[in-house]
Amino acid sequence: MKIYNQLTKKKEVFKPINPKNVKVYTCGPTVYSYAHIGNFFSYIYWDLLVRTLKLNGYEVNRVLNITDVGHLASDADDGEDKLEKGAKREGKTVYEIADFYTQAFLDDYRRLKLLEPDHLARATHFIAQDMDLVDLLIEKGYTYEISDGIYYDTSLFKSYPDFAKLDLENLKEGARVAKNTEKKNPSDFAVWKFVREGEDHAMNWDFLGRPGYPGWHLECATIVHELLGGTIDIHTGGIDHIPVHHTNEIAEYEAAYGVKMCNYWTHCNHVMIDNQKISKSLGNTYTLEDLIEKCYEPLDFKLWVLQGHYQGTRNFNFEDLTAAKNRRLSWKNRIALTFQQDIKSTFSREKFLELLSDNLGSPEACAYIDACDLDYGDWDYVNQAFGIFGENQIEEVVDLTPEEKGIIEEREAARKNKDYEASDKLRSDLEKNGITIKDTSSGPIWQYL
RNA sequence: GGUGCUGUGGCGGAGUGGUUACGCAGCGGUCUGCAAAACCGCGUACACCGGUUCAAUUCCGGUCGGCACCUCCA
Repeated sequence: MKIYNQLTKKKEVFKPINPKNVKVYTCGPTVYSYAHIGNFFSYIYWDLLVRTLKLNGYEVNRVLNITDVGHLASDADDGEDKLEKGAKREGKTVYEIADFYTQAFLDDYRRLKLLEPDHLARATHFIAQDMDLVDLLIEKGYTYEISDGIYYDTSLFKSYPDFAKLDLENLKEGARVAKNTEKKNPSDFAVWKFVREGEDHAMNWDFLGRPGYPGWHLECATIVHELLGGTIDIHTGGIDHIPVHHTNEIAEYEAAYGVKMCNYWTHCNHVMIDNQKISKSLGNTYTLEDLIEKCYEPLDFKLWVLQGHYQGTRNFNFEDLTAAKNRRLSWKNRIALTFQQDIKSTFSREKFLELLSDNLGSPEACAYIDACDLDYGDWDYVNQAFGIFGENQIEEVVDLTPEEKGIIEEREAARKNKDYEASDKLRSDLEKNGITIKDTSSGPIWQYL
C-alpha cells in the first residue's frame, strides 16, 4: 500500500509499526453548528483509507476526536470563542450546543455509512490530561507566560518550519489579524489560555491558580498520547491543517513526550461549490439534509466524492451530483441483475484493491468496476471498500419478494395473451415499490427506478 | 510577499512518450405491443510558446490563467 506523506512530501510505501495494530488518528469536527458537505468530504476519504487498510489485512485502531471545547475564534489567540458564539446565538449553554451538534454530526456520519471509529474522543473528557501536557511543556522549558496565557516558544523547536515548509521570516502576521505584541515570535501559539477579567467564557477550568481553558492544538496531542500512545502510523486531516494545527501539534507532542508523533501525515484537498470556497458568509454551504431535500441520497454524495482523488481540488455542483446518482443507480441495477442472470465475473478483487491501495486511487477503481462484469460476491467486496450500498454488507439491493416475483409472472402471462392493458397495469403497480420491468429478448428483468 | 495545488472533449474526471480510461449528458442504429434496458457505432480533448525526440497531451524550460493556505475551517 502506498500513501502520500506530508512529512517527506512524497508518495511512500506504507510500513506500519505493527500490522496487527495500525494506529490512525483523524482530526474531527468542531461542534458548534451543522457539518457541511465539505466537512464530510474528508471523512469519506478517511473512511476509504481505513477500509483499504482492513482489506489489506491490517487491524486498525482508530481515533476520531470531537472538538467540544470552546476554542478561540482565531489562531491569533484572541477573538470570540465559536462555541460561546453558538450558545449566544441559540440561547443555550455551551454544553447543550456541543451535545446537540455532536449528535447531529454522528447522525450524518452514520447516514454516509462511515465506519465507526474505535474511539470517539471528546476533548472535554481530556482536560486533566491537557493540564499534564502543559505542565510537561513548562517543565521542559518550552513555554513562557504572558498576560493572556501560556505560550509555546516555537524558536526552541528547531524543526518547526519543516512540516509545512513555513517561511517564518515572511509570515505576514498582522495582515489580517491584530498583532500580539507580547509574543516572542510571530509563530508562537497559546497552549493554555486564561479567562480574563470581564471575559465571558463559560467553559473554563481552574489551573495554575486561575480559570482558563486549553489552546486549540492541545487536545489532539493529548488524545493521541492517551488513546494510541508513542508514535502512531497515520494522522489525517484537511489541507488547511498543515501550516498551523498539525505543525503545532507536532511541536507540542514531540517536545513533551520526546518521540516522533506520527510516521505518515496525509491531507485531503478542499471542495468548492460553484467554483467558490465553502463559507458561511457566502451562504453557499450545503448540509447532508439539504441534499436529501433535493432528492439525493447521502450515498450518492459519497460516490460523487469517491469519483475524484482526495488530493485534488473538487468543485461541487448538482449536475455532477446527478451524474454520480445515476451511476450509483446503474450499479444497483447491475447488482439486481446478479439475482436474475448468471454473471460470469471478469473482475479481479486483487486488481481492484491494488488500484485503491495506490494512494487511494478511488477514481481508477470506479472506472475498473465499469470495465468488468461483477458477480454478487464482487459487489460485496466493492461495498466493503466503498460502503455505498450499506455499511459492511449490501443492504440496499435484495432479491424481490415472492409476491413481487408473482406480479412479474402474471404480467408476462398477460403479455403472452396480448392483454397489454392488464400487463401495463401490473407493471405500474410494481413501480409503486420502486421496481420496474424491462422486456428483453431473453425475458423480463426487474430494475430499480 | 511566502507555501502548496492546479489548467484534459458539453459537464466531471483518470492516465499515458506512439495504439487517446471511465461516468453523466448527446446523437445514430439493432431490438421492441408500449416503454425502458441491453448491445453496437459516433463525437476526434489534453492552456500558450519554445526545446528534447523518429514521435509529446505525456519529459524539460518559459509564459499566462485558476485555486487554496499563511485567522477558525475538512
